[in-house]
Amino acid sequence: MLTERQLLILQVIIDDFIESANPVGSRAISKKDDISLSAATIRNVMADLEELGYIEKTHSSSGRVPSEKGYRYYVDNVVGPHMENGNLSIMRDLVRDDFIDFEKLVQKSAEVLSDLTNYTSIILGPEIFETKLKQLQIVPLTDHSAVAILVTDSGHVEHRSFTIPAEISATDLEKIVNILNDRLNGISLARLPEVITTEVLSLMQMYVHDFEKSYQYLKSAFFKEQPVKLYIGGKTNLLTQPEFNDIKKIRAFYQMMENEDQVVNLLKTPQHGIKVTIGNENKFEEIKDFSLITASYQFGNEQMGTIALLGPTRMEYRKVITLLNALSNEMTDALYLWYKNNET
Amino acid sequence: MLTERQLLILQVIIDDFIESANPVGSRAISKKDDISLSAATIRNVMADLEELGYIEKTHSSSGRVPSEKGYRYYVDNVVGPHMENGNLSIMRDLVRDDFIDFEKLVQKSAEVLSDLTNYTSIILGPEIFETKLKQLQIVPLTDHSAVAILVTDSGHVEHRSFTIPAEISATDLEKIVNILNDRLNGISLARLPEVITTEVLSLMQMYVHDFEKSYQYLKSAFFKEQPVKLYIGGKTNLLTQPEFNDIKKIRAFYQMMENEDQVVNLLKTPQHGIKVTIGNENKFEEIKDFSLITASYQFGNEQMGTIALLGPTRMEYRKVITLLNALSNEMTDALYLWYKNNET
DNA sequence: GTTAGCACTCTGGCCTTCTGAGTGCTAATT
DNA sequence: AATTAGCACTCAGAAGGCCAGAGTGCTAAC
Repeated sequence: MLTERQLLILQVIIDDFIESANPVGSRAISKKDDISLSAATIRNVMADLEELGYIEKTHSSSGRVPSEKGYRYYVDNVVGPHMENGNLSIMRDLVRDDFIDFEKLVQKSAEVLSDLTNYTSIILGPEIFETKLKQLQIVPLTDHSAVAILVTDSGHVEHRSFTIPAEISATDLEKIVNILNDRLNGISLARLPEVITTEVLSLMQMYVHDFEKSYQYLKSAFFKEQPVKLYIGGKTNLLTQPEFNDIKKIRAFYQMMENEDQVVNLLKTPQHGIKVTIGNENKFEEIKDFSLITASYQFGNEQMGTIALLGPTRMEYRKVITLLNALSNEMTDALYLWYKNNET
Repeated sequence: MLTERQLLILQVIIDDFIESANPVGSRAISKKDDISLSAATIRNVMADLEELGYIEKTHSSSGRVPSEKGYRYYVDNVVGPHMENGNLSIMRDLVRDDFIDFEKLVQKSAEVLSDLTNYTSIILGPEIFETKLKQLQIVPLTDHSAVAILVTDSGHVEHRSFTIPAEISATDLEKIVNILNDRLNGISLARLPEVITTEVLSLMQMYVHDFEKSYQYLKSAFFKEQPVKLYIGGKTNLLTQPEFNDIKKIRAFYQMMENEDQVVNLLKTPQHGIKVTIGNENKFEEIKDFSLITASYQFGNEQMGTIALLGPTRMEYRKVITLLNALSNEMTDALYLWYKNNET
């Protein structure tokens, strides 16, 4: 447990370093308004803090820099407990204004977030499997090709082009669509394959010629793995950070960000609420000197998606955490309202 | 006009520099297999070439580097006339395999192209205004919101969510959709607004209550400016180029690439076929030491889209030009076939 | 016309020096 | 006993000097 004085000095060091990116020395600290101690005294405190592992030197006669342990302490004990709801209004306006199209909202949020913070924002879109089928449509283009369209109750639209095998006639296709629409309305996307196999298959068998073939085609058209929606905003923001001056780092970072699977993997967390991952706490080597703050937004009790900000370990934790918290709350609220409206 | 010897030396310099990125000296040239002249002779030729403006020194006692004029000459007189159709098979397989979904094809092409060349590829998707409306659909989600879906004969799907104003009833909405589908089928997207105003408006007036309001809403839902589809592949490839060692350059470049409008603007060219833009020939300051090779692909006589590769001025022009040429031909062919099939 | 030879130039790597910021410790002060 | 002033010491990074190497231009010989 830190003494009050130690905590004060630690805070000052972290705040100063977050702002300036330079190691902070005893003299500079003693000059701050809320410090009335001499540099020498502060040196003693700093020696203690270093021994405890909260700060470090970059070389034997340099000023101090917060260690990861230091940031962790700061996040857990300083910013965590005193979370204000600042910036709520911006987020609220954003979410309320644009809610009709969920995907666009998510995308725009990513942009706003990265503009506001100057870090890189990553948003994992809603898992559409949790939403329900509203309508299914097949539009023939030519004799042998068509596009299948699937609309969910959240206003999401998926489409796939596919070839119609010669064995399936236009009337058969129409019948199939009718059957599907009749039976599948309101079924969650996750359950679609199951329901098709148990209920629809037998129906098709009765009405449709060569149903087996049709079934195969439908399946391949709709039940391929759904791509995860991933939005990244302000990828270039990090370039302005002073710690990003090494070309090798830049390369490693961008190479990693190009790999969608890896980014998704990074964000996926079972945890609700805000989660802060500092430096080496991160999964991947490439971002071992970054910090990642994730917040999830919900749809009922199901987790739906994740919002995250990625920046240097020297990150404005207070600001970022407040912001993400506000946005995730707003999004959860908006989703709840939407859901309710949909029920009626 | 260059003498044969001068041309030979120029070629060697350019080829060597493209490969090594280092200024090339007389001694190195004289050692090449296809050169049987001494370094001193070559120095004389080089002095001539420099006087003519085709090569430059980086400092008074350095080797020579091609100037932009040099690259231009090389492209126009060396690679242009002797274009082989190499790599055709890769491109053909790519295009043929995947043609069903045009957008995915374009996206994948961008990837393949950047992988194959290690430069950044940019593809401007097909201008969907040239294609024709196949079907229009409105799917109501709740009492006051719906999603409008528009399918073109090329299999492209656009969708927009919108709010239904209280004044418009469900039956009216249905009527409107019926009218629209009836009248608009086969009309090119570009002509939609016009046809709606001249033909459909009067019909709506007859059948639909409060048609004016409905009309406004439809218009806003469908005839907003269509976003241009832009695919960029291998953004990080350029990081591996040695000329990209200056952080400022990197920043300027990425900042520019984030601005979609600017990128689109860069690619838009009235010209058919292959176009090479070297260094300062480019529109924007940010890429004044890059080269851009663009190729357009067609749909009938209408230009549809553009494929481009962006790399350092020290670019493998021969390879890139051959590749782009092949791909653009394949895409034009594929589009032609598709179009024909659609007619029948 | 071509080539060998030589003096000259410039870059980039390496070493040294020097300054300024910052520390740790000791002794004096409150 | 806690705080502070004073001082010697350390280290990074900037500035300058010093080469070696690659390359050139020019002259004179082939």
